[in-house]
Amino acid sequence: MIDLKFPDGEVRPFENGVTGREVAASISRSLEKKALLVKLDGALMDLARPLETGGAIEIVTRESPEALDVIRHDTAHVLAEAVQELFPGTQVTIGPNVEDGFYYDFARDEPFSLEDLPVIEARMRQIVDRDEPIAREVWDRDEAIAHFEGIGEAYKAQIIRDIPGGEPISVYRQGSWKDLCRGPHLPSTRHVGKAFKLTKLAGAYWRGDQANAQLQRIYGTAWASDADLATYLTRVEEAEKRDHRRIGAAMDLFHIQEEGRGMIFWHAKGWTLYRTLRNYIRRRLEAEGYVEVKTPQLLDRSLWERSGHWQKFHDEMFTCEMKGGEVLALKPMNCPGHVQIFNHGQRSYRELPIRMAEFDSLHRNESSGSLLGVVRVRGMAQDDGHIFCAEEQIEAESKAFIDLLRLTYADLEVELQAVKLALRPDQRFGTDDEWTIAEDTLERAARAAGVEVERVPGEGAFYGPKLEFHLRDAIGRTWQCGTLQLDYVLPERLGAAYVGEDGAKHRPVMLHRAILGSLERFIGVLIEHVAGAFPLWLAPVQVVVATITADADGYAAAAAGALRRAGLRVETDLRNEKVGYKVREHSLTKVPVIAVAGRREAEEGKLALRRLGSGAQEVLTLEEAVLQLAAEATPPDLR
RNA sequence: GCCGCCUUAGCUCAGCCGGUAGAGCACCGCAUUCGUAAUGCGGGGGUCGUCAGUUCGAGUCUGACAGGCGGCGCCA
Repeated sequence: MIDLKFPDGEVRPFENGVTGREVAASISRSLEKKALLVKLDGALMDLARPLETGGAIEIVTRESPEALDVIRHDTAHVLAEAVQELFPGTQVTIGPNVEDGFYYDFARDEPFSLEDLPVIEARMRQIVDRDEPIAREVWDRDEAIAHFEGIGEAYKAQIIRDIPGGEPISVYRQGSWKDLCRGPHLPSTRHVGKAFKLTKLAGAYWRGDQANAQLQRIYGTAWASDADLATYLTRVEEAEKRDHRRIGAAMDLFHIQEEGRGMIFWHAKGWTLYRTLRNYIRRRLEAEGYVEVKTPQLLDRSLWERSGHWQKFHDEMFTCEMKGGEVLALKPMNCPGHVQIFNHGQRSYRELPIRMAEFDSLHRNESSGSLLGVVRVRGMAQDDGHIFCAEEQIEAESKAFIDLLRLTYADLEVELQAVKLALRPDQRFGTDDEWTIAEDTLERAARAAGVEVERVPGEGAFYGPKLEFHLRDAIGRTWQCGTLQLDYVLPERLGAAYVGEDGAKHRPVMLHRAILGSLERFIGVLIEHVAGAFPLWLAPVQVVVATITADADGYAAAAAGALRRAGLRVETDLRNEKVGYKVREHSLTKVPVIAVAGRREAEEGKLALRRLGSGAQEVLTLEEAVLQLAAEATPPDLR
């Protein structure tokens, strides 16, 4: 006998080997019908699986959040079955869940086309209607390998070979179709339901390695109900509407053209936004004791060799070869340059920490397939900075940085979602001891600043571990922008030193840090976050003074002048158009304030203000409007 | 870089089985001066991504290349 403890606290004895379905049936007929899986001490299991140990039990129904993961995974299995029925000879590989859905990777010589998707979907619905029972079997490893090889499933056989010795090899039977899978699964294909949709096709490498064969990936989304699916699909549409490339064009912020792939042409409005953001972060840094410097764009190859960048990144560096054979490289980052400034002359421990900032442009020859709007580019600038400090200053400096980052994100109305600690990568400089110290120090510093960190193996930079700051945007997507990297290696390689209290030479530690990261990228993220509707202080055009009739032209121009003298970015719209037309146009380009000047306002010296997103009007005297808007448009750090 | 898809006016897109290009918006002009998300009429604008090929004839079919999009990989 085993004891099962139910969520309401009741403990009841059951026969050893009782199944989840029988447990559900013992409670009620309706629960038996609704049951999809059981959870025993937190582990999900098939309903038909005999329970051999007691513990806390829970019957999982379609409404439980855990059920959704299994529904998605089973939808992937139904997809695989449908594909193998429709396209004999296609091999299955893996089909895991991803956010909002799943994918399945197939090996097939002929590519799938978009037109295949509805056909596959139709077959999937048939498989759901067939209500094929899904049953778990445990196979002998060698037999399993032989079976899958026998039916031409080389990838599956490979997966089985790589399963650690002690683990059981479970094969799920779905009607007459079989797939290797850890499970758990739903009782039958009917429970998958029909709230799914195949969404896109893509190439993907076997095991994510470029050296391996390329497989064909089919992506899909699946939900517990049609309503959830519909909600998801509208969310996707919403995200498309926020696309910074679309909004950037509509607002006349920037463009990119063939001759400069990954290089941004910032138009006047976009550059205003860029400068406003940069000025803001510049003030924040100055207030924290940073000094700003400017280092050369082109530097000799030998410096990059000494720093180590040449060895690891020269394929991604833009270089120019001079007549005498001299090779110069366009800087992909500022750190070696900053070390040169640090090294110029004798440094004393009294000067530390030195916080050095730079906003100069950087160039990286990113692979063509990775370029994306202003979010992934070849030419950009960062709110870059390097803190040269003594080892005992690391923790305080790190904490101060994290505090500043939080303040900045609060000002920009973005939410810090997670902090990850990227640990030593395979290809790296420095000793293991140095790495251990660096990783632990960074983690301790983060804790001191009161943030939880999640350790991510292998993701660090070649010279040191990094803290990555991930932010969450208005529609729930996350982006990595800020970073703090601890580096013992570059100061060593580039010979940085200071004279300590003891009169001896010491190695400084370098903290590489950025709050916004690439300004280009951050602006792209910000555009999508606010859907183009920037807070007043950031908006490239803050106010449009729009007339109703030509009688008010003179007054409108004077009013605009008064607003401009108060520091606001103002345009006038004196065109021979109806106000409704003007309101519509400026609303579509996300101008935060439309100040209407009709005959009435002109006579009374007033403005009728209309805020983006609201139809309400607020009539103020010109003086009041100037004061109020100027106050509102003050950047958050100056308020 | 790799896989798939796409490329027609400034933008969004139509163009059937090959017969030599069309809409809406935008732009320009004229009229209208009209109070909060599109005033009316008229006009200009395209060597259909590029280069080859098939054909009497190519926006339409084939190939290569370029660029874009979606993924994968990469991201100091």
